[in-house]
Amino acid sequence: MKIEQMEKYKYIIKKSGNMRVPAIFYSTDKLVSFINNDNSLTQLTNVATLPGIQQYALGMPDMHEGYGFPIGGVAAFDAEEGVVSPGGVGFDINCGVRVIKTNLIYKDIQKHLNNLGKMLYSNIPAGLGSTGKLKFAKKEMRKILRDGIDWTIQKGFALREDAESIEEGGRMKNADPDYVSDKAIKRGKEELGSLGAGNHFLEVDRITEIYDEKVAKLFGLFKNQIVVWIHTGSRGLGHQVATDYINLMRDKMEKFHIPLIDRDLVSIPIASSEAKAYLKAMSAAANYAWVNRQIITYFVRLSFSGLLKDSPENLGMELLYDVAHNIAKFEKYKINGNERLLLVHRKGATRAFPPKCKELGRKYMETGQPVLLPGNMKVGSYILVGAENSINETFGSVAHGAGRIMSRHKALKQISFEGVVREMQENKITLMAKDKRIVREEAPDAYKDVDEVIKPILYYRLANLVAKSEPLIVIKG
DNA sequence: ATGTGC
Repeated sequence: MKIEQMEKYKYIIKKSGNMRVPAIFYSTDKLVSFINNDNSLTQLTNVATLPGIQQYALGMPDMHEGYGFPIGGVAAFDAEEGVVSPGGVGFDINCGVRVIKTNLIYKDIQKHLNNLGKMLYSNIPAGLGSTGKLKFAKKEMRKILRDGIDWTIQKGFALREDAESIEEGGRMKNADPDYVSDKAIKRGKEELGSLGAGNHFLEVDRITEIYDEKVAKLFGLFKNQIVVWIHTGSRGLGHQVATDYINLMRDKMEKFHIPLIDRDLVSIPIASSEAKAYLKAMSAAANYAWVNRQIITYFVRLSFSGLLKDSPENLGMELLYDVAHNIAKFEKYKINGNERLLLVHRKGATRAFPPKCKELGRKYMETGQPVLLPGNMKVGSYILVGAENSINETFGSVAHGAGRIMSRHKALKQISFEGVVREMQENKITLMAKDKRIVREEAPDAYKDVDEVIKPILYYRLANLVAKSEPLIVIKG
């Protein structure tokens, strides 16, 4: 496979063989070798062969190997002639990140940190197979899947304002629980309000750097501020939806004359009834993920409130934003001068819409949307704002995190639990984790350098830096 | 990512 460097931070694999478009990926001198070391570029060129793909198959700077599609991959398909691919969404449908603000500074909670960690760890179950504090009947589940955040507002888990700070308002309107299997619903009904495992986390952080005073002020961010990060998705429910539809679609591909070049790269025409069914189920799972992050938010607010003996409102615990980074959505883009409706797949990629996008609603129309980009459990995360070039260059997308540098297997071979604990202690970060193995798999060294990852994003003005956030408490599955 | 698989 011939990789050519196009520009400082941009690489291309030109169209050849069955590729319908080139594969373009954003990277740096330091990162490019890691990308070339796994199967992600082959996966990206495979994506480039799919019917109806527009312009290019894109890799974000955090790209690494995934299931069928690379993680950190973006691909847009014509709504009429293109395909939908569950692998291009990911197993964890609407895995995403949200940040809750406070009006507290470090010294307000310094002496409470230990208790706060314990309280959060007990209120928000983490780990493989973890179940939430609340259980819901199947009938309620159907409402959750259909209404997403609207359901949480009705039930008192969300403030009305929360919905304005969530991508899509926290509700995909074409969601239909009828297309979600009983098995998926059964798996999901006990897991709402739980964190799960893998790279999912809950962090209490401190804002250590403000890069853009003006935007930070509009976002309500300031130096030394305490903020809470939540990274999780649709748990077993989304996983089951993905499994159900991948199996169903794989059997149908022959009927649509789409070659299965990779067993995991299943895709079928958007216009087909099977694709429509998947999109309704995917949307329902996306709604479930938003409800999951919202119920966790409810317990975060409750924990702070109980400990500091003040209401969440008085503590300024507003939602900054909630972004999805595993999802497919219909959006309009100009292709060769004509506006076309595309189905944009973001798999381990975050939307980064600039100002004036009508999807952003009143709250972020003038600034552009907050972009939440976690680094690792030691160095922390960045908050950016979507910028003008993302629309023309990346279908309004950027990286979703630092991206793995080591496979889970390699991390287990090279990294010890004690080593990570020491590293965290040296940085005065409280680490609370359910599983030692996952701590090793998710160790800071298992991830790329997030400062490298954001270089292409900033250079091409896909998003601009607003603030840096560093961990005080880390809760892992 | 996931009751690490039929």
